[in-house]
Amino acid sequence: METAEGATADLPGPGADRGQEDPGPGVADTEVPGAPVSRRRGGRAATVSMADVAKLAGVSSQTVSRVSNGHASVTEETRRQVLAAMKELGYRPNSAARALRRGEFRTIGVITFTLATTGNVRTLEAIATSAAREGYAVTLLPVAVPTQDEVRGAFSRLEELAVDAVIVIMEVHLLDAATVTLPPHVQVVVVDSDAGDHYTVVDTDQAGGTRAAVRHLLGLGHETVWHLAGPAGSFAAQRRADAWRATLTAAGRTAPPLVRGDWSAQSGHRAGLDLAARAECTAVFVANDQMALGLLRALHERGRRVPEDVSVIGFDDIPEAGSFLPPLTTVHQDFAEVGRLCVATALRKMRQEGPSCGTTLVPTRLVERASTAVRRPARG
Amino acid sequence: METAEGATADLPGPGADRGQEDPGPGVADTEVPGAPVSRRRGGRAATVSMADVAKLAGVSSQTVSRVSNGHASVTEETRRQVLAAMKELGYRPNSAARALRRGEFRTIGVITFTLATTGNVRTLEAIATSAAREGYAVTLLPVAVPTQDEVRGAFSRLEELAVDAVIVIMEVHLLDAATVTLPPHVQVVVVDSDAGDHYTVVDTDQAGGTRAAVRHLLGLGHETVWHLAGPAGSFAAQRRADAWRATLTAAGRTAPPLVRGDWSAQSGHRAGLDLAARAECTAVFVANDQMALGLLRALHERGRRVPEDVSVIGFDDIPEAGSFLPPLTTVHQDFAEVGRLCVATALRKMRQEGPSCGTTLVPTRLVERASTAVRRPARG
DNA sequence: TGCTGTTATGTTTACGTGAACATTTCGGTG
DNA sequence: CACCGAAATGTTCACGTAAACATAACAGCA
Repeated sequence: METAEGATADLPGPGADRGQEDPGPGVADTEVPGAPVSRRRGGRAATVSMADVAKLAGVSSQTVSRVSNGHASVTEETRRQVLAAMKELGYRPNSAARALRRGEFRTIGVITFTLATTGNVRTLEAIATSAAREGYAVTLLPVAVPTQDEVRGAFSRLEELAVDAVIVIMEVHLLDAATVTLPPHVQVVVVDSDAGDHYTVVDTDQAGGTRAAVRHLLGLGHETVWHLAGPAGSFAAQRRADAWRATLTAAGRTAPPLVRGDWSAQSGHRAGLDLAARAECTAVFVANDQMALGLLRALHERGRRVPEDVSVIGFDDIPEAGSFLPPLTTVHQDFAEVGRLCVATALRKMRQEGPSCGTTLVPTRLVERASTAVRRPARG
Repeated sequence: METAEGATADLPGPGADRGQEDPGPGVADTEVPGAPVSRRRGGRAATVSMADVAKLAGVSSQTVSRVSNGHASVTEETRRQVLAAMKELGYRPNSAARALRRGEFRTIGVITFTLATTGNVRTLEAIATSAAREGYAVTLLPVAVPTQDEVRGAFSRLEELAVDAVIVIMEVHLLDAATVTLPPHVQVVVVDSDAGDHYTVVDTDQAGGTRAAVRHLLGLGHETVWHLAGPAGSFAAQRRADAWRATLTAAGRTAPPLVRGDWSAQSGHRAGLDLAARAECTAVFVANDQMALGLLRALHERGRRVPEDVSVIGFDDIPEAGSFLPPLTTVHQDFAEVGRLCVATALRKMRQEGPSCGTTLVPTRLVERASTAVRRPARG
């Protein structure tokens, strides 16, 4: 299994790449068409530079640069020759030199606390996809513990990092207070925050989603709606709780005491055991789907049927939500759109086009499944 | 909400960073201590280079470089002066120039298909954390659709990318066949693959985990164990299915027909409806927890009680597994360790120390919860 | 034919860093 | 006191790219 042989880790299929035209400028294959399979030197492979390509193509390196960047005013003939030379030598632009020369890295940094919550992950994925489409790379900056020290650490790592913009997926109050400084001209976009007056913020319309959920439950005849909230530190949790209370108040109902979890299914289960004991609780709006999962189990364990005895609505619409027992009615978040907007906003800010602060909200959608029902007349 | 004012997006707290010594060399604050708050020029901010620091400190830029890199043979006195100058000017090493000069990027690329499966996400998170600890950044390369074209696309994007090594979290057969070429001297480490003879592979001990699960069920008195497998394209799924069959055979049992899902809870639900109809099915080993979730719901819907009528074991031990109905017995994967090993292996390969191929397996652990029980005598 | 304007290409240079080599300084020694 | 060697610091240069500034080639036109 362990061969001591010093072969490089190149991919197989050395000669199989004929006939496939490279899509963009500056992209070419590594393999020298006719060369034998092993041709790597002992140490690190030599880097092919524009000068090498220029020499082979019989042009100046500036012309190679022009071809590589798709500039106009290069004869079709010349361009062909240069591309051929690139391919033959396996030329690959050196991004470090490019970044040095251009003064930009074409990279976006993403600072995120945990990847344990679906929302963060989905947003990250969407950011990565959008960024790739725009020709930007995404660098991940994990923060192990959401303390200010850790956040400050991430930002100081960031200082040495090659990024043009930063997207922060995190409660920003950790950021506000942290005495962090950013490299000049690095732009920031923030998700999950109410810091719209200081930063550019992109977020799901927490309030709108919450209103839809609460109103739906009231519309089903429930006297009031209980709320299982997320942790106190989260702005998203805060916003959902505020909107829940405001919606009830606006409808002339009394808000029952707020129950708090920490986003985890376990905390949902604990809260559920508590709520199951209260016969007056017939409708619960849970701040995320994972807690709703735990809540459903607790209600089941205590013999409270969903949706006959208790209606439950979650938030997020994670892929598994439709497979819960029963399938969960929940507020769908469009994470893909959030990610897309983050990238678009960051790029706009880099081009000095967008405003330096302000909030963009992404609408939600209530997905009705089987965990909500019309309220039955009082039990027993 | 949208202010047109052209202020920069700098972080607040301009003067609050006094008295905090910078931890390493080359790190300094942005703010000029006595300067007023607004001092950014219209366009992009001027970059402070080593030469600027050198001039202020009254030394050569080479000395600044030495201080920045912690080299010896710099007087304590000189070092102090340089550090002070760095701080005053807000010097920040230019990573592009560094990369160009040093020939390495201190960056690891991670190619991954989807972030929808817990395993990939957890592995990615561990990779990012380990890499950060080693002073490496992580660049994310999402592949939208796992087709060879897409994979090839990711690799060609990679060609322009500033990475020293690549970790692939994906079934590698897509990679083997794709006629991709890598930049020279970029190292590859692969997760979820059986390509150990071509690549360096780090993976969970799928076979070991499966054996433990199947034997546990047999030990509970079940005649045989059914298997709900992952999609045909996945090596992990393949390995689990193979080990399931082998373990049954070794125990002298007959393997029932294999049922296939696609990792999703929905597919687990579909398969569960099917299995629920077969009275002889009393034990199911499910290839991941998400499908197990769907399966549990299907069994419940069809009145088959878990674990009284049917025992179920999952694979992964996702955080929610303990909150399933009933809490799921499952095979725990140590994703953190997988990620750590990926980074360690990649770095070792970059230093030409490790072998060029071979497989490293990370052991699993069976977590017993409430979805398995001793087999009851035949029903009815 | 000579002039002008446009287009294709070449030459020079700087981006910020850090290795290699050169120089200075200084305490110690014959 | 001349000299040596080590330590501290300075100078030169190249990394690969691309902007800025030449220059050459050539078509259109008076």
